[in-house]
Amino acid sequence: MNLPEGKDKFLQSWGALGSSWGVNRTMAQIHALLMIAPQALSAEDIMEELKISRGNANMNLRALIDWGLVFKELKAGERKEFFVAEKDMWKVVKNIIIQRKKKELEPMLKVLDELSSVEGNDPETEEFVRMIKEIKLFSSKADSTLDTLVKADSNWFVGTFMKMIK
Amino acid sequence: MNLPEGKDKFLQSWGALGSSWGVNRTMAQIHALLMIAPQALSAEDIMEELKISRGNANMNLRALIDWGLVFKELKAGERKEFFVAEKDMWKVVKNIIIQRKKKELEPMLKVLDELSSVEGNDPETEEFVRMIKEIKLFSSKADSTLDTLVKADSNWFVGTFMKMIK
DNA sequence: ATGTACTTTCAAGAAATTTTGAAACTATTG
DNA sequence: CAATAGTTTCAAAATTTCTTGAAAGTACAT
Repeated sequence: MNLPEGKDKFLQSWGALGSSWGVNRTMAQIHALLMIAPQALSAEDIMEELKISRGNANMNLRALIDWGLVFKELKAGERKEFFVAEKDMWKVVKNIIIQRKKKELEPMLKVLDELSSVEGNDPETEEFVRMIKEIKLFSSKADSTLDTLVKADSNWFVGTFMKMIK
Repeated sequence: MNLPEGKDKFLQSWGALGSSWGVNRTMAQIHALLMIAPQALSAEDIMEELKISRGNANMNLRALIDWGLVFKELKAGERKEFFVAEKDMWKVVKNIIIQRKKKELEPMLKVLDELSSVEGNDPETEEFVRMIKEIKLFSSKADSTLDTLVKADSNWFVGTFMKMIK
């Protein structure tokens, strides 16, 4: 397989993967493109490679920067901005965990807390509260496990953890 | 808070959570509804509680059954089918991991394998292959970690693992 | 074998999400 | 300060995804 084919296949697959993870196709593709780029790319370069509009490129780049997956790079003497991706896969995943934990898991824990105070002694209420508590317990555990995971470093993840759980 | 309010809030939140995980709102809500139900519900019950059409209920129930998150239950003497959810949170998460691993991670590993055979000695190709290999290495590790996690039992997860990583 | 109770399918419509592109904005240069 | 180079915004258009509902299908009961 040659480079243009391979690149295209990678951009397609990464984009599709994004879709099933609630990340829009273009955002995933911009990220993919920057990950395999040997140097920083300009908005222009990205628009051209992915055949997307300026607005689209700009919005998704901004979102990627928010997630800590892409950084702006200013080149001396150049007026325009360039972009580079975080290329350390462990950091990429860590940032995603941090963001999603904050935006999804934590608010859910808050809701579950409120819900466990529902009152009543009919079977429906009892089952409701029982289940909410089970979900809450599980979620809190997931939450602290993720905290630990995020604090841990890559070596630990790929080394110790793997051996330990074998 | 009373039960109808609490229930509604739970259905809404769980539905919203689903959306950010590539699961459609209705599927997540049916799942939520069944998780908190003290007994099995019929398609009819579900349509009514969630105000959705028969077709929608049917399709999403089928998908939930595929994922192993919901089961059909036949009541003696009743012609219609009833549905119950898997209520053990650990099993719920395990099934989701199994399915997504199969549908997303494994195909991606295959693609990455093909891509690492791209040939060329310009910097672009070199960076491409380097990055693909890094992603592949990381993904394989994630893959086997998930395998182990899935084999492990709930007690292990909530007990040993938590203490160990503290 | 006909009627009845229920489930499944799927094309068309509705809704949600994504993308575009042009105008507004900002910063730099001469 | 006017021109230039670039970035940002956002309403409208395009696309994708989800939902509906009615027709077809299935299977049980009489």
